[in-house]
Amino acid sequence: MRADARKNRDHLLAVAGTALAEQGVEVSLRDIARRADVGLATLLRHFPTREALLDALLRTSFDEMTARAAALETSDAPAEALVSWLRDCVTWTTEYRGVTVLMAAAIDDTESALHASCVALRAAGARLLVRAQEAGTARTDVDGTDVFALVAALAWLGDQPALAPRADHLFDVVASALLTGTAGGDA
Amino acid sequence: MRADARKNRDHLLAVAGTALAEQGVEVSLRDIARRADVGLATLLRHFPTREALLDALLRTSFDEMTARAAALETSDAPAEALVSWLRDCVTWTTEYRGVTVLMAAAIDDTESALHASCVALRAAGARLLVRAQEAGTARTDVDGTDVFALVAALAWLGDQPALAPRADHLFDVVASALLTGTAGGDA
DNA sequence: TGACTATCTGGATCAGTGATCCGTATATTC
DNA sequence: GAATATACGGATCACTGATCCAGATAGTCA
Repeated sequence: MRADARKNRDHLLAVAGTALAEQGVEVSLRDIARRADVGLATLLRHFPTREALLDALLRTSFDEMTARAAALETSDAPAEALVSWLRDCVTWTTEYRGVTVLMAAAIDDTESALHASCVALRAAGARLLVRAQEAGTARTDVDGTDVFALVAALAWLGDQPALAPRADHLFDVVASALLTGTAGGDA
Repeated sequence: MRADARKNRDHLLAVAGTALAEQGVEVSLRDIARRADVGLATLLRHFPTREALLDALLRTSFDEMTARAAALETSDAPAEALVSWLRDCVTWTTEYRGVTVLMAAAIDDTESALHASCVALRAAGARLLVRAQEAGTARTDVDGTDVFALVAALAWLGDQPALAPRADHLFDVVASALLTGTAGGDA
């Protein structure tokens, strides 16, 4: 890649990161290009779709979440490991308003730039789930996709201003449903 | 209202209903106007915002859900009544792809045309919840807004093609968390 | 050092969105 | 039948992302 191209690409990523944090995933691409002092065409050549841009921005973050799950696989408290990781996932997505919708779409769309990362994330969660199930501390009628869906739904809640204040509490409610031995009881 | 205006309004509503069912809540307003053989300005005069149009389309449906809750308030199995009604709510929203997002936004936005309907729906659910709590069959650390949020999240799942197949099952999982005495156990 | 070429750039343009303006057409009233 | 209040919709605006292509430039080779 030519040096000027590389420089533009890096600068675009930096600006896009700021814009994403400020305005969420639906931020105008033209705005990003403007703020980076670059033509819209240049932004779109480096990142042909919004998802490609997000993939470049979030790839590291995705990998980190997956790695964190791997590290927890050896925990001797698999249920706690699972719940803790799931909570981290929900918290993580709140930093990127709106990304949940794209993830939900990407998990089944092999064309999406985010597909591979999403599948890896689901697999990582599934492994934690299986360990908890084998320990008898997680219900056995759910699988990795179910857990992915629940996390996505809770993350979506966090994106809705009116419902976000309840997201943490509702995470606990849902988590209690995933685990066995904690009953569906009160606080 | 002038007779021709009334006719246009009714016709627009009919066309919009079809378009909504076909393409979801993000359907192009220009498309609706075209299919109704009417100018875009005419559609927008009758329904100044997309939400106003949806309100006109869904008002009856909203009222029906609220009424159904009221009817269930005298049930002698409050927990079953609550869960049954919540399931109906989720099923209902799946008919209008995307409406969940607008409802989540409208619940806290007094300017929204959908606000009143959403608040009524939440209140109706809250009454069913309280009855189940008083009977000792629902956990007491959740309130009407929590339940509204959970229903919204589950309805959102039903809108995501990749996750929709799990929506029914996950409803059961979440419902089990709301109730006491059913433990968080397996199927 | 200078020229050549492959690469990169961004203004201009296109089709799409919802919003708004305002001259024209028409239903209603007297 | 004439007057008027009302409704209509084409035209336009600002915005979105996508695409094209003439011009600018970085890297290379003589």
